[in-house]
Amino acid sequence: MTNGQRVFMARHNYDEEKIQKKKKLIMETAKKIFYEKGYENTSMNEIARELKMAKGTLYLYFSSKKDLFFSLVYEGLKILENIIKNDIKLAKNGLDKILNMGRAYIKFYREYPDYYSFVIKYESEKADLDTTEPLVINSYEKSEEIYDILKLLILKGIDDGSIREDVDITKMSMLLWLQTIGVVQQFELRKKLYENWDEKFPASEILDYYIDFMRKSLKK
Amino acid sequence: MTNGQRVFMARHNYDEEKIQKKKKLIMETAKKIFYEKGYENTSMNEIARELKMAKGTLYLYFSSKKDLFFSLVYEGLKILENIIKNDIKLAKNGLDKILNMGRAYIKFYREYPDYYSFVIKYESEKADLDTTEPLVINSYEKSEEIYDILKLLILKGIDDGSIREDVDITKMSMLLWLQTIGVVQQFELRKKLYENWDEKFPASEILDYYIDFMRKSLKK
Amino acid sequence: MTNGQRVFMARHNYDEEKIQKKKKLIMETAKKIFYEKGYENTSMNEIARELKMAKGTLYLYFSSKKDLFFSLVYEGLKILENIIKNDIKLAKNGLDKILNMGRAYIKFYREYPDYYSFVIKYESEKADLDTTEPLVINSYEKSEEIYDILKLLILKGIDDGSIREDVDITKMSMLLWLQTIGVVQQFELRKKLYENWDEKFPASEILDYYIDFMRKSLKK
Amino acid sequence: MTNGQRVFMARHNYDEEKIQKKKKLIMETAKKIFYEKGYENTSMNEIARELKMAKGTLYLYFSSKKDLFFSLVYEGLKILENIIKNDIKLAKNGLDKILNMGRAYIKFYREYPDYYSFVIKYESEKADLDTTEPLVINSYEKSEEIYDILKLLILKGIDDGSIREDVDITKMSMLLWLQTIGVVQQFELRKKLYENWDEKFPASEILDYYIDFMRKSLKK
DNA sequence: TATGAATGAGCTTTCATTCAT
DNA sequence: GATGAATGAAAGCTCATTCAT
Repeated sequence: MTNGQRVFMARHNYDEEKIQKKKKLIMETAKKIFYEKGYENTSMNEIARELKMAKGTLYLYFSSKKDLFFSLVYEGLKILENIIKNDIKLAKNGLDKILNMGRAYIKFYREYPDYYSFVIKYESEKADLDTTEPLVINSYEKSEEIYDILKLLILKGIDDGSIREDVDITKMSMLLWLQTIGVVQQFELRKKLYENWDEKFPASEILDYYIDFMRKSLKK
Repeated sequence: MTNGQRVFMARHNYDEEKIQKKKKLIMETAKKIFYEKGYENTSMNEIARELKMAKGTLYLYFSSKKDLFFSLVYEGLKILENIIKNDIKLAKNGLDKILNMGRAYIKFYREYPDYYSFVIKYESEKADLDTTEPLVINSYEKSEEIYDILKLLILKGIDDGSIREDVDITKMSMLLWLQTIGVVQQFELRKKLYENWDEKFPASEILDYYIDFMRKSLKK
Repeated sequence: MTNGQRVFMARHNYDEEKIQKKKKLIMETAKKIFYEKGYENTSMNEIARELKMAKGTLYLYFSSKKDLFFSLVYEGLKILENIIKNDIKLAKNGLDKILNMGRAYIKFYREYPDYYSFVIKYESEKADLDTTEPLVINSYEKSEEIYDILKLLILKGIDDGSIREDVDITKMSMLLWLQTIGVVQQFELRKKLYENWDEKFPASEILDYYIDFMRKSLKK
Repeated sequence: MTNGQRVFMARHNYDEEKIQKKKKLIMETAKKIFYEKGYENTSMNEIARELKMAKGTLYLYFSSKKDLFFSLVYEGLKILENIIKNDIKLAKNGLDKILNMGRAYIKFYREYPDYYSFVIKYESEKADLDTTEPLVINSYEKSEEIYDILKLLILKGIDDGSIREDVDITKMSMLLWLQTIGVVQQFELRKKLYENWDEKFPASEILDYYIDFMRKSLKK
């Protein structure tokens, strides 16, 4: 490797870093506004204004409003993935690992409500999306991965005696994930309603109760 | 009653009928387009064009695009309510009644996918809505009613020995409904994905498996 | 004259009367709404609704919204004319007759604020109007008549010694009318403003002060 | 100050100037069309078409149709203010200063008929306007100022012997302004009418005659 | 790299008037 | 004479994206 090349690479990396930094900066602000006002009610103008940047600049870093939003979705998916992978490790047997997956999803919802809302929004409209877009494909793959993990964990649970044997592994792996996401999503939608009915009722305990219910339902 | 009065009333009823018929006609077409393209992507122009009517005519029957959509939501809610109330009756003990509620919701989703999508859309955005609007209030009351029914059914199930005793009635009544709606919603979102993974896999069995899983989890 | 003709005429008159009665009824309601909400903000729909009539019925009696409004303007002009003609008679000499004309206009403004507002609205937009419309022409003639009356009254006043001699009769006759209408119109526009500045100030005295000022300016 | 800062400021000023230039350009065209067709009958579409601009561009410079129109009103008010303040100075005694105020208003009407029409339109509808809007408030203050000036000038006129002593200062100050605006407004409305009656009659002399009449009425 | 002015299709809603019944 | 359903042009305004500088 010549000196020239090294310098070039260094410079390249330096620029790349700068670009990534700026993208981060934009995403940080976009995250705030998208979360506060929703995707449709957020204009590129507003994001640019908040950043004290020109509108055109946003388009240097993101090819479209969609692209900017998808980047946030992707970041959210990565965070979720990390939480899940980490929390699975913390448990020993198959049942606890599965329950930890559920807990991880709830944790994601509670600690990153903004990213959570983006992921949900994205999933809700993914059906209309062009499946040739890279981000879409990528997310599809991630989904599939989750089912494979769940399948393995159920098998492991049956094997180590923590999960009862009469479950249809394919169906259960799909159901568990569907159900967890669904429960959290519906909870988010209705929690205010519940609190209005009975102010003292700790609505948020529902999610913990869900995990507990799963445990009882799955254990041998 | 004089003849004159009878004639007047008959005429009144006839006109009212005609209006209702036309409203139905508009709603039928709107239903189709809203379902195909979604609320935001459907313009009043397009609905009018499809009906071969003038745009202004729509506003004779519905005060706004929202009003037209809400009418469909409301119709959907009524259909759902009927299915649920009817299917509860078909079962004897508490557990079966609860499971039938779940089955009823799934039936609604399968048989009226258009109305189902409107109800879901509406529920997703209800939080942002003006709670003084009559439809909103009405729907809130319906939701609350469902939880009361579920509570009673759980009690009944414990009483008649079909449901195990260690459930927190308040939490469980909320969780069951949350979970059912959530599972169906997530299933709808992901079913195409699943079918892509394994074309022979009968994705729709997941929902029946969900009911079966509930049965095993709740029974004594 | 045959019996048949008499019957026919009677019948005709009877119908004509009924028509006029209905026109009056419509105008009464239209007057109320036009005054409350202004011409532009009043829809034919609203007038019909208030009357519990069909929209189309309005068009049986008035050819257009404009026509309905013009009828009210015309009625207002007739009322104004009567007040003026009557009040002129009440005074003896030329000066007092002229001042009574001014007082009559102010009286019209105070006692018929609704008709006053229609006349003003009409005068303000008459410039844009089609001069072939009968009502427009008719009103023009009325205006011209007023100037002729004023000219005669000034001459009379000079003759009977109540008005000073150094006035240009043509110009003064125009100015007096212009000025009276203008003062009242501007007073109506600004009275609320004045009252805000000084709550105790009796703004309405301005109009009487105007008459008094004219008297001093014109008298010999 | 560093070079960098200077360049930055220069650039900033340059941009600001360009924006102001474009606003002027838009206002110039809007002025023409608003004057020709009136506020209500002018559409943003038409203004844009005349400017060979996209409709959206107008909204870059003015937040609404109202805003665009108000900018013209404001400009008119400033012109009027300047003319009045300047013309008062040109006279020596109180009476002449007051007459010059009247002459100034007439000059404004004659030389800026477009701005004059906007100011009148604005004053006519100000009553319905939201008094929290800055332009509204500003104009209210201007009105009050005029009355204070008139009061002082009347006092001065009495003091320097140019105005007779038997005037009610408060009422006269209000009346004079009311009357002047009213006379001009009514003249504008009726001048065509007058000219139709007698083609040789120099209608425009009426306004000068009005000033002359005021002089005679007020002088000692 | 950064700018931000310009675009223009698109939206919902209103309402005077007509006309078949 | 009375109805009121139907019309359809017209309005103000928004906003993702482009592109000359």
